[in-house]
Amino acid sequence: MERAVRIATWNVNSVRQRTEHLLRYLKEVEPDVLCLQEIKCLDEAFPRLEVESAGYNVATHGQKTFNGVAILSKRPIEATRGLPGDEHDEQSRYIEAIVPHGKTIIRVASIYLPNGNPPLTEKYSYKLAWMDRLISRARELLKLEECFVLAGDYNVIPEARDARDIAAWTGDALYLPATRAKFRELLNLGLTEALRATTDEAGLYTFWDYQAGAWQKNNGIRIDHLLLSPQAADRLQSVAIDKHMRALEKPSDHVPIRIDLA
DNA sequence: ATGACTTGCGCGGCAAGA
Repeated sequence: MERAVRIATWNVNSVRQRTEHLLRYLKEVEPDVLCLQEIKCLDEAFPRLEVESAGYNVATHGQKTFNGVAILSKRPIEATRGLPGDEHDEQSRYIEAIVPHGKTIIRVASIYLPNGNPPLTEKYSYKLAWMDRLISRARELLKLEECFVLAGDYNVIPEARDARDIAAWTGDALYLPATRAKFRELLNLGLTEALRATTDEAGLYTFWDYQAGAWQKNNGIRIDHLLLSPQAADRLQSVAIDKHMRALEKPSDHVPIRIDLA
């Protein structure tokens, strides 16, 4: 029997600012696959040598200044960049990789779904359109009947229990009814949200704002998610939020969340 | 309390984030 596969996702908020934290995380947690978001640099500026020295293969889909996603993997991977459905979209928010596992494969996507604020602007319509494209991609992948994981920063607070102070988010693009309806539409295709498959607990967060002492007050939200195909959900063993990463010096405002699959 | 912080870019303060 193969050892469990550990798949993690983390919005690093600039990989160059967070390289030491990243290397520490790889050593501590030893994920087989780590999806990164907001690397905020071009491919050539990614700290590739440091990450490769830690024993990982690297596939990036970078962008100058903003956005940018990556997939790190112990095993060699085959990556494709960009979310299908809009050839004019210039924002680097999606990368997908095929990861070998024994005689089979696991497909993993690193997702940085648009924030969408302020609502009633083209930023919000871009968010909803991007979610429609993600739904289309998920529909295509489901036809393959494979084990796959869509992991990343969804910028969606699924339910009231996923925020310490939900009243503060009622008019926000992360929690508007239309946003949550699109997220449910994705789940309703037959995907399983990993954390909610294991617990109903409130107060589990993956993001705490830098401002107003949000971390000290535990004023957080849960917006980083791993969505599993039926074949992946069958293999789900455990979910963990690596909350300790928020307590380090110069942290990202997000923490990693990870799963183990049999 | 019209606040509060961190990033990139690039060298002065603005845009973006959530």
